[in-house]
Amino acid sequence: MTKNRSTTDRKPRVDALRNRERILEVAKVAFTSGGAHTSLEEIAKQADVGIGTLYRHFPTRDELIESVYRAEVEKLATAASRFAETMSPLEALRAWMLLLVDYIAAKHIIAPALNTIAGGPSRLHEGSRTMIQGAIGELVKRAKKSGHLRRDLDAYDLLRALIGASHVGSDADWQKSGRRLVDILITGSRPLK
Amino acid sequence: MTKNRSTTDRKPRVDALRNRERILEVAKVAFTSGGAHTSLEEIAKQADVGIGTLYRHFPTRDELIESVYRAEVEKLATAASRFAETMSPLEALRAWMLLLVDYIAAKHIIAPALNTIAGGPSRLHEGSRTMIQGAIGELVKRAKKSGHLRRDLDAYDLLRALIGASHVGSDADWQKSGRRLVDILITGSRPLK
DNA sequence: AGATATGCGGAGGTAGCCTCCGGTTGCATT
DNA sequence: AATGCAACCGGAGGCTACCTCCGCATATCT
Repeated sequence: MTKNRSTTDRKPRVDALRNRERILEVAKVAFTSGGAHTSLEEIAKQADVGIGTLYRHFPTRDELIESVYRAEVEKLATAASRFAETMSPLEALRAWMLLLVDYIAAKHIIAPALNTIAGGPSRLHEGSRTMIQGAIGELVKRAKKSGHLRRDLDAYDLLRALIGASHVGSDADWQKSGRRLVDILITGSRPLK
Repeated sequence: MTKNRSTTDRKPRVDALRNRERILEVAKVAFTSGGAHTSLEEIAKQADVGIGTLYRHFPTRDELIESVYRAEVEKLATAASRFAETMSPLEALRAWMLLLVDYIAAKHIIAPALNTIAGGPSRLHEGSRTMIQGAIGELVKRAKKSGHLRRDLDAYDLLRALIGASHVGSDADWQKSGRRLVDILITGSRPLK
């Protein structure tokens, strides 16, 4: 009895895992191209899976989105600490915000996820939200402490501005717009001197 | 023959006008409380009108939203010119942005409309969009000319940041957050000196 | 009053959401 | 290898909302 055992747990069946993976894959493509509104039934069909299966794995639409983008979200979060270690406080914050813009723009992925993360209407799992909030929160806190940022700043405001702006008008050159916005936000966030 | 006449036009029937008005009234309440997702059939029912009637007056959901909020949008637009006449360029811009925040927050109305105006997924009538864009565009242009604003600023970016931030996380004190954001944006938009 | 353009409203076809459950299949045990 | 069972599959089906279409009603004009 080398395996763990509490009352009833086996390792998940391989077909279940396979299906889960396929769904995620298809969903990623679908969400990226077709927005977060794509029909779940369509996704199920493309993944060669019954609609029931999809719903078992991901009881809600949000849960599916969350899972699809979790990896990306984690990357963003870890990037924050990396930046914090290798850059000056203000630069780290700026770099992270630019990274966020790139993520939203270039890959055009993740936007719907972030959108819900920031506290949207359909309350996503706490995980991603706190992760992102933690990331920018830490950067801002650090920059404040070093005196490069006004102390009455709310990290959350920056986040909302960026995510919001990206969500609204997902036009072509949102990237340029995003970069300008980062610039403005950073400049406006410095101490009043 | 005092009346106009081209080939076939009467004045619109009074029942039609009455219905149209009732729909708008109900829709305003519904959208404000229930978000822009409220069932159109529900609105029709509450307005004591067949669903067909609703669709005849407002062929698309956007058209309904547009009509509901047109008055508010116009108020915002005219406020812009009023401010421009009575305040210094920068103050006028700030005032207008704060007004926008108030509109979105306090009345909690208009947000969904603006959201689409800013170029959202469901392309609204051009009217409101250009109206709002014109408003802030004029203010920004003026402030630039007077040297109170950096010249590489895009008015649209500000708009997107505000509208976006409001859309994301329509929590309680978005108003406070909005005001902070205005502050940051204005500060960050000043010339680099 | 009579003619007719104009508006009314709901039945009904379509699509997506989500649930439920009988049948199937991988996993552990013997 | 066979067996038992928990975990999983998948689609039928009920529901809601969307939007169209068209026969009926009625306001307006002459």
